[in-house]
Amino acid sequence: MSEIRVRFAPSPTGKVHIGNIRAAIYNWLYARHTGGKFLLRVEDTDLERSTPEAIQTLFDCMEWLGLDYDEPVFYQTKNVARHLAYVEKLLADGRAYKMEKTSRDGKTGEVVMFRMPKEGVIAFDDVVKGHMEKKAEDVPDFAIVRSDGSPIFHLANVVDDIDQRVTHVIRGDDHVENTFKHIELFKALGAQPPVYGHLSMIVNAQGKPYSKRDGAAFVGEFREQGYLPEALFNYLLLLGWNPGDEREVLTREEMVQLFDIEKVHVTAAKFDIKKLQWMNGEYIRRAPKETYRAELLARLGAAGLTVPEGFDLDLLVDQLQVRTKFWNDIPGNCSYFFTEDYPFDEKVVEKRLKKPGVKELLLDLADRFEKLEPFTAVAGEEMVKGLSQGQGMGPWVHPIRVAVSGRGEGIGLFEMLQLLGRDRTVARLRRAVDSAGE
RNA sequence: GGCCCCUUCGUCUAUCGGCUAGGACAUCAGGUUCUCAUCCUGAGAAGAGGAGUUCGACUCUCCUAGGGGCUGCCA
Repeated sequence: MSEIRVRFAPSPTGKVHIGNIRAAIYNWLYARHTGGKFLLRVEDTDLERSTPEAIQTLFDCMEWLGLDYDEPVFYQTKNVARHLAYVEKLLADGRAYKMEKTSRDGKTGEVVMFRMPKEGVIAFDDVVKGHMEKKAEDVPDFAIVRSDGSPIFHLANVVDDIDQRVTHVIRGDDHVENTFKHIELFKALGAQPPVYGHLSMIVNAQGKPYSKRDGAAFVGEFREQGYLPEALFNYLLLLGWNPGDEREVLTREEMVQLFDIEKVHVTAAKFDIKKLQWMNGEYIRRAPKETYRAELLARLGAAGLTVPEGFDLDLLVDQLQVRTKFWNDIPGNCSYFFTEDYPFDEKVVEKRLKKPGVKELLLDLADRFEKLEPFTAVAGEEMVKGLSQGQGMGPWVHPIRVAVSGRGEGIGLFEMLQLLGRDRTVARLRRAVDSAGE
């Protein structure tokens, strides 16, 4: 059997929809699993939308997700001469004919129509949907060249697949009906039709195709929101396929090894952002410390925050990694370590600081921390434990946390204090007294 | 309207005739704990409906209902 060749053939619009990229993921996995080739074809015939920027966006998305391709990018516009050459053949063979036609938007002119068979059945075995067949009479002739002489999708798509020697076409469910047309085109062009596999759609809670109205729908949006490409990849893969056991979080190697196009589900899958969010957190928690550390530094840098000399980054990573859901959360969750201009959550200030006795408490604690030796998380905890006399550290811990970080939650308090250091801890405790009640 | 496809917990799914229907997310309740998060334990939660085939149907067949796709000089 000859080499398996699959392709991802999007038309660049500046945004890459998750349903579309899932098709790319499945194609990529199929190629990697079978040792075949994964090709990228840019169907850039819509000159209005297929700008260099839109094409670059497509490349960026693919690179971000780690979808590498094995041959140079194939541009559909570069193959127009071939498309049209095939039309001549079809015309000569009587498989196509010219016809005066009026388009939906009122244009009238001469187009080239492809002649479908008028009897018999057209059938194919879809690797995901199973056997499909349709009476030829139910598939009408269709246009393949516009009145302006430009090739139409069906023609261009099929000719390009022939030229790229594509063996398996794995694409969206919305192309199922086209397949009956395409198979006849392949045959009329003297080529063997590829094997087809049609992927169900990703739908919203109402069961309608998932669109931007339903939330983040484009790859770029997930990236901007701090999702990990690995998490999005894994989640999208699971939306319609599973390894057959109870594993869900898979390494790329496992995916490649286990992926089976025949086990891809026929039914539409509802997009569940909650599960993606969970998976993203899962990937962040599982990430190597060095990865987290690098991301932390990058995110802080991007937020204009600098890490002072001698700051115990490892401790911060230990504490923060498990609490991070999105990369974007990082600066907000730890900015108070790197600037004195950190925000105070008014609600918790109200609850924890503006209470009778808190002022005295904070001043007392400031004095005690000033003298604490050594100034470490362990020592700090010992001290507060001693003060609480086994009654629970809550009354001490909460005001301190709010005073030094401005927030009601976050990393372990004593680790927080150690990271801040004695001077800043004491200063912040005293400063917070101003907003504390009597 | 016509043609095609689909139907297991709220969601993603396991099951390829033997099921006390399993897992994950979400939800709820506990535990750990200085908060939050993590982690651990537990709970509730499903086979669209109806016929048939069979010793036995979630699994096979048919019908009904519901949902989706397509029906362009868009891709």
